[in-house]
Amino acid sequence: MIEDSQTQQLLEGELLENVSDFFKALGNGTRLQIIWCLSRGELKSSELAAILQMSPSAISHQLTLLKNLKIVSVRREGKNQIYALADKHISQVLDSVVEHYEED
Amino acid sequence: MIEDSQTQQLLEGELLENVSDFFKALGNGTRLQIIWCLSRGELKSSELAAILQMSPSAISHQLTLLKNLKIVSVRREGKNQIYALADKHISQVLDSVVEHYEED
DNA sequence: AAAACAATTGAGCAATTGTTCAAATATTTT
DNA sequence: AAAATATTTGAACAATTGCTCAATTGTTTT
Repeated sequence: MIEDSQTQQLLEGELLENVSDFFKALGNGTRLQIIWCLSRGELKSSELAAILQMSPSAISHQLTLLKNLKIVSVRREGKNQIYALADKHISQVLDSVVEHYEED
Repeated sequence: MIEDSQTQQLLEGELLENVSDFFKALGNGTRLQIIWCLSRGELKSSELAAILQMSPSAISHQLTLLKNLKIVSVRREGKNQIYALADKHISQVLDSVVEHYEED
């Protein structure tokens, strides 16, 4: 099977999509703050809304998006939905970028 | 000066903006491919257009954006503009995310 | 200095995104 | 079982994004 010459130097198909979705998730102030907060421990949906001072609905929409990308996981505890980062790699990457820009 | 209680758990001001701009830059297929290519070595604007199979104009717009964010640097060589990653931290972060999703 | 080549610029436009608002669902409390 | 609490859902809409197209700028070649 012959591949065109570009193919080897580009990110392909599913890998491209996974990687760009990952960065897209972190490339928005609201979602970045959500992930930043969750990297310090799990939180209820309402706690995130309070910390970010945004409506529960806005936060919930973003959490749904992050859940679909498997960046966060949820579990229910009574009336509350408790969110956590799905995987420690996420906060490693975030920390390394934050540190890079923190140089003061 | 009294800070409100949220402040410590959130990313603030310029740091928030720098970090989310960084991730935003990588959170788009075209820019991600550009950065991926440049992580393997510097390239002319026209070479990037050829590799990505996109118009020189589209590529140039994205390069300008990346240049403004100081993610790439440019130098002129005759008729050509030669682009490179501004800093090796960028490809370190990208590589670590690509590796994470490459598990096959 | 005219033509050719490499790349950028800005306006315009369709697609995508991020929020709000009202309504719905799920769980617990009374 | 009704009310209260926690959260989600979907439609709507403004704002932002990413591209195209035509025109422009900068550099080299003839």
